[in-house]
Amino acid sequence: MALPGDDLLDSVFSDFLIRPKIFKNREVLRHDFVPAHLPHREEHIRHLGGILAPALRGSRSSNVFIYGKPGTGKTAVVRYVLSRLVQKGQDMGGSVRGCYVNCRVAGTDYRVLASLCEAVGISVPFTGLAKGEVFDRFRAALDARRVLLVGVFDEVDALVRGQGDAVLYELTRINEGLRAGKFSIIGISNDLRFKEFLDPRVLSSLSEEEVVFRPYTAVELRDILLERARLAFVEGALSEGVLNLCAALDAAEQGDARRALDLLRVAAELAEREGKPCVVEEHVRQAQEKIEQDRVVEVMRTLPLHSKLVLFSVYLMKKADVSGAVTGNIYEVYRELCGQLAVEVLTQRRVSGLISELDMIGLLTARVVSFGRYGRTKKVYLSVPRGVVRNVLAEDNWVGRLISYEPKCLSRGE
DNA sequence: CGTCCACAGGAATGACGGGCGG
DNA sequence: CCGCCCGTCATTCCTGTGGACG
Repeated sequence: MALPGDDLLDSVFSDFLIRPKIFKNREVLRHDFVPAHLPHREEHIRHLGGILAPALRGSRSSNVFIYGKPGTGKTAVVRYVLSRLVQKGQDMGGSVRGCYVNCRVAGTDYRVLASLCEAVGISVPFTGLAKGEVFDRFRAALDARRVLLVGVFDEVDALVRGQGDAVLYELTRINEGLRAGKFSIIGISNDLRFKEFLDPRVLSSLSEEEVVFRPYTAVELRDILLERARLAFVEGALSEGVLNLCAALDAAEQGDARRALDLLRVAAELAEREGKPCVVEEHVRQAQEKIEQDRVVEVMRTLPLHSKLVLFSVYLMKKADVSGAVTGNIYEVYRELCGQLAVEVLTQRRVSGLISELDMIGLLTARVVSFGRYGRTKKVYLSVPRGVVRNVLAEDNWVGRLISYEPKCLSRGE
């Protein structure tokens, strides 16, 4: 039985289907996709393979520390080598296993340990157990099941910053208490200065081997994009200059392959939506804007109430667009907003912290300035267009009510 | 020069909701 | 169900500080 909606959707679907096809396989542009071939990283792959190979003979492989800026292929290389290692191990009937943990995503010691437990086949609750307990279970299972585990700690700097290096230290020493199982660590960090934060003992055992990944050059990026584009797009969907532009725009920033791939994918999606048969340079430029915009909107939507209120306070201080708002004034406005909404007021210390957080995620720009005799504070600017802030905050159940509010503390003189 | 403003931002501590094992 | 530990967010208390003013 035909509902009215059916015709509607039918036309949407069929419109889509008769449009020129751009993508052959869009999966290969996602950044968790690990390609079968990683251009310009053959050396690193061979090297890492050599380091891990002893695991196939039942020996513990050396711990490795890998440095490099984001999007330089660290994660891809490690995942690639690890999966091949595990595969080979299975073929040979051994029990080599790998465990990939992104420490920033995991966030805490506990969840990292939980991931390791999962990798050796035991399950632990999301939370509730003492860390030591989880650690013991992990060690016991590792030994009992005679597993050779390679643990990859991606963005390990985030873990140490948040939690300290105690767990890392324990993990580097875990082999001392093992008879049958073996554990080795691959640490990955974006931050080259990270070493300085580490306990020297942890550092020395963790970096038995060290590998540094250099950023890709524009030429290398182009090769990478070309390789993926062959898999991702139908013949002729890319105009000549598009790849070069993506590579060049990105290389100008950081040489981050992940972002270059995103750029290409989004540009292609824009072209597809417009019903164009191929991607042109204009799409790439639009994509650049769209990526930034989407990121900002998403971050803003998921902000906790008080962070939104702080952001909103800065938004309401219109004249601050040029001269910058100051912590004390922001706090005044913020308090007034809390009053209007009848929500509890956080302390200035906390609000100061929230401002810094908003600065870190790029919604505000804050820098400390000194007015000498008149104190020292942070000058704060919106780093997002006012319209975007307005639109997103207006959606909020609480903040939205005050979207056109005029704070009293702003109208009575300076 | 020293003073002293208006905060920055570190450290310790606490309240709270969730989840254990016994 | 209890006592305990967890992570998160917030408060309290604190010491530190760039530079205009006197």
